[in-house]
Amino acid sequence: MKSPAELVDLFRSEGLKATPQRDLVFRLLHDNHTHPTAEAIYSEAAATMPTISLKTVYQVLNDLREFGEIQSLDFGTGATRFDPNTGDHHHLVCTACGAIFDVQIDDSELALPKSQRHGFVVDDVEVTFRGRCGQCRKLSGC
Amino acid sequence: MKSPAELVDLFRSEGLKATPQRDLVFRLLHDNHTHPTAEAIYSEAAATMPTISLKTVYQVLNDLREFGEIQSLDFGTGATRFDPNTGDHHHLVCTACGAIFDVQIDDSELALPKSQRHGFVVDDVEVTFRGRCGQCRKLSGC
DNA sequence: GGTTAAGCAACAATCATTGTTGACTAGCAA
DNA sequence: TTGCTAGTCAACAATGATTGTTGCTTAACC
Repeated sequence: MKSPAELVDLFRSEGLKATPQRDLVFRLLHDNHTHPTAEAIYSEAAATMPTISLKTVYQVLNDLREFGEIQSLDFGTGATRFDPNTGDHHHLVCTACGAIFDVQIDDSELALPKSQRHGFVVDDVEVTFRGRCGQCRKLSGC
Repeated sequence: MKSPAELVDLFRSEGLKATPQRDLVFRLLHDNHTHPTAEAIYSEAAATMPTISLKTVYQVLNDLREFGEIQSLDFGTGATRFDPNTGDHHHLVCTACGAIFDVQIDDSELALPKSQRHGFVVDDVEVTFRGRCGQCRKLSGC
């Protein structure tokens, strides 16, 4: 994801305005590795700008996604997660608490053999590792 | 997934009753490779048993999942998909129409290096290939 | 500074899924 | 068969994430 300042320029160049709400969401996402939900961003935002609405947060997130500055992820944990890391990486998900970590793996061998492509043009591969994090294992005693 | 007859026995042995609704859902799932949603199962079921409710279909699907007879999948396409194939396989998803195919790939090289495990015990790896199926490419002309 | 497209918050709506309830039924025992 | 009882089911309402609508307000360009 670009820096908050660059995002302001990007939005302006796309004919969108630089509002304090947008800028706040930009700053909350920058260097954020927690894979937050829209609700989580909203809570943080509301702490410094009590009048911001959840709807506005969703709008900004959707705009950023359309510009390719963030990606949205669905791990079946209820809510969509947003990730400012748009580089080539995969994810490790805790099935107990929902915590998510980025992981780098060598996916160069991960091509789908032509015999299994069912006529598709494949343009993306996602690898999701699922397990239980140290904290959750400790809590449940296994 | 076991055969409908075996599932009737399984449910009985778990203290659950063999009802016509359950049996119908068992039969609709057997050998079903379409990765249907709960709604899709419900539509098919209602065609032969108009009084069945969507809630009941959800209940049967959740029971089957708890017994490990089916797995539920979330590809971020809105609704949960159900898959009677519980063997080791992965998925190919059309980003346009949502069609899903099973694929077999060699995932023996797909271990997460210890340095990236973040204290997790990893017990599952999911690989999702995304692309556009032949039909959707034809429709959109690319 | 005036104009105007765009943003924003408040509210209502939607969709997938789950909780609640009370009538009904399968399965067992006599 | 008949009666008993735990468990099932359909109808209805509720939930939680997300999106649509509206009308006041404001940023950006002139």
